[in-house]
Amino acid sequence: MGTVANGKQVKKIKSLLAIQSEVQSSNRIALSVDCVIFGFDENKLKVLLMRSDLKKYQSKWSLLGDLVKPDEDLDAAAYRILKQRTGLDDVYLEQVHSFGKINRHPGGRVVTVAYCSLINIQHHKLKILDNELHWHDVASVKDLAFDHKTIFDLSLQRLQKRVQEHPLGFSLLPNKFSLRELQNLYEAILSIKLDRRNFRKKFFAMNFLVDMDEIEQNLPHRPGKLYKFDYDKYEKNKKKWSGIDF
Amino acid sequence: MGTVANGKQVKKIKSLLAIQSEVQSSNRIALSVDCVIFGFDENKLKVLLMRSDLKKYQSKWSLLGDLVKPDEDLDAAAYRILKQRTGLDDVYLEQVHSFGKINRHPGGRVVTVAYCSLINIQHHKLKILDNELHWHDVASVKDLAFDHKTIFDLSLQRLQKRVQEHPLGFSLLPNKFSLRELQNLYEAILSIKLDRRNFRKKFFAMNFLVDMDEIEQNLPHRPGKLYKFDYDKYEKNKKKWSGIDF
DNA sequence: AAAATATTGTGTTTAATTTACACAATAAAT
DNA sequence: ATTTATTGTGTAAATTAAACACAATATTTT
Repeated sequence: MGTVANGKQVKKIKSLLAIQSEVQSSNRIALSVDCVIFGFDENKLKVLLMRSDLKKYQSKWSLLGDLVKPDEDLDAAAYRILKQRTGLDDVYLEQVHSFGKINRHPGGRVVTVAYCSLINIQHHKLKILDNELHWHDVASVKDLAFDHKTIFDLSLQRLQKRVQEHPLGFSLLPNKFSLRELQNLYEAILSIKLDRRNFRKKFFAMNFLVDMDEIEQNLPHRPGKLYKFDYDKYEKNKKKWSGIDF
Repeated sequence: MGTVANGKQVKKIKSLLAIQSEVQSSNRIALSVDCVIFGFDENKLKVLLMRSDLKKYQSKWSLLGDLVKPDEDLDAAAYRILKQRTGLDDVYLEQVHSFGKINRHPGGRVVTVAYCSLINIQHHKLKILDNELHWHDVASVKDLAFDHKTIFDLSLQRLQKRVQEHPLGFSLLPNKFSLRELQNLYEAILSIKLDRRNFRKKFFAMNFLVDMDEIEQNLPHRPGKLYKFDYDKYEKNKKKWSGIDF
C-alpha cells in the first residue's frame, strides 16, 4: 500500500497522473488533428498531402496530422500542426468532424479531429516543400494512409456545401481574379458546369466584387476584367443573399 | 535501468503503457462524449439534461456525458453513454462538433465530442428518471455546467439547419400526427411562424405523408386528420426536394 | 336541437427567383 | 485586315415562394 517504488518508472507514474486529478488517467486516449488543405491551381481543385510518418504506410500519402498535446487547445493544435508541417500560419482552419473508430490507426488508439482550410497556392509558397509535401488533384485522390480517404471525402463534401452557402471560394484565388477564374473555381469544387451569364449575374447581384479597372494579361484572346473580393461589402450585404445557391 | 519496481504502481504503469506502443502515452488526453437530446412536448422543443456529476457544478444542469473508454469506438461510446444515462438504446445519434478548450472542464483536460439526437418523448418513457434527468424547455435554458451552454447552442443551430434540409422532425413526433402538430414542431424548432396553407402544400408536395384515415380525439373543436411519415416514399422522392427550405 | 366556438381544409393571385438561351465586342496572333 | 478565342450583355419562360379568406366540421354550451 504505502510502499513507494523508486526509479524512473515511478516518476513516470507521477507525471502521468499529476496533470489531471479527477479524470482517471486510465481513460486517456491519444488525440490527433488532421488537416485537409485545399488549393486551386491550373483550374483544378487540389489537396495538400504529406508522406506518411509510419513505415507501414510509407507508400501512401496522408493528411497533415499530428498528436494534440495535453496542454494545448484543440484549435491551437490544428494551427500548430499546420505551421509545423507547412510553415503556413495565416490561414483559416475550420473543424469538420472527429473520427474515432477503434482500429483506425495502426500505431494504437488514436481519435482524430479533422480540420479543413482553403489556401491560395500562389500566395502561400510552401516553405517546407522537401518532397514530403505535394499538391494532389482532388479528382485523382485514390487511397490514402489510415482512414484519411474517408476524412478527405467528408471534408470535400463539406466544402462543396459550405461554398454554396458562403463566399468562401475567394481564399483559393489570387487577390485579383477574373470572373472566368471564379467560375472555374466553382465548377472545379462542385464538379458541375455552370451557365456563364447566370453565374455573373448572381455574383454581381451579391455586390461584394470590386472592379479593379485592370484586365488579364498575355492571353491569346480577349482578356477579362479583374475583380477583388470586398469583405466589408460582403458583411454588409450578407443577409440579403446568405444561403442562396450560387 | 533493468530494475523492476514491484507493487501496484508498476502494474499501473504497464497497463497504462501496454495498450498503445507507438503512440506516446504522455500525449494522451481524456476524451468525453456529451449528448444533446431534443424532444418535443406540449408544443415546445425540449432538451434532456442531467444534474452535474461534479460537486462544484451541482447546482447546474449539464448535458448527458461521460468519458470515452480507450477500447471503444467514438460513436459506440455515444450510444453507450446515452443508454447508461437514460436507458434509451433505439435512437439515432449524430455527431455535431468537438470542443477542446484547455480549461473547459474543471476536473482536468477533457476534450469532448458533442452528439445530438431527436427523440419522441411519448414513445421513450425514460427508465431512469430519478430526479437526475429532466426535460427542459429549450427556450429557457440559461447557463449549464462547464461549456455545455456553448455546446447546446451550437447543437440547436445545427438542428435548425438540418431540419430545413431533411425531414428529420418526424422522430420528435408520435407515429401518427396531425399537420398542425407537425407545423407546431417546425415553428418550435425554428422559432418562427409559418403560413398554414403554404406549409401544408409544401409537405404534401413532398409526398411522404400517408393518410391514416383517422382523426384526432378529444378536442373541443374540429379535429385534424392523422398522418404518418413513410420512410420509403421519402427515399424515393428525396432528390426532387432535398435541400429545399421548408 | 340550435347556437357558439375553435380549428381544419382548401385555391388563387402575385411576386420573386431560377433557368435557358444567342450575339456583338474585343484583344491578340497571323 | 482577317482569324481566333473568349468576354460581356438581356430577355423570356418556367419554377418556386408568399400572401391571403372562407366554408366545413366536431365539440361544447345554452
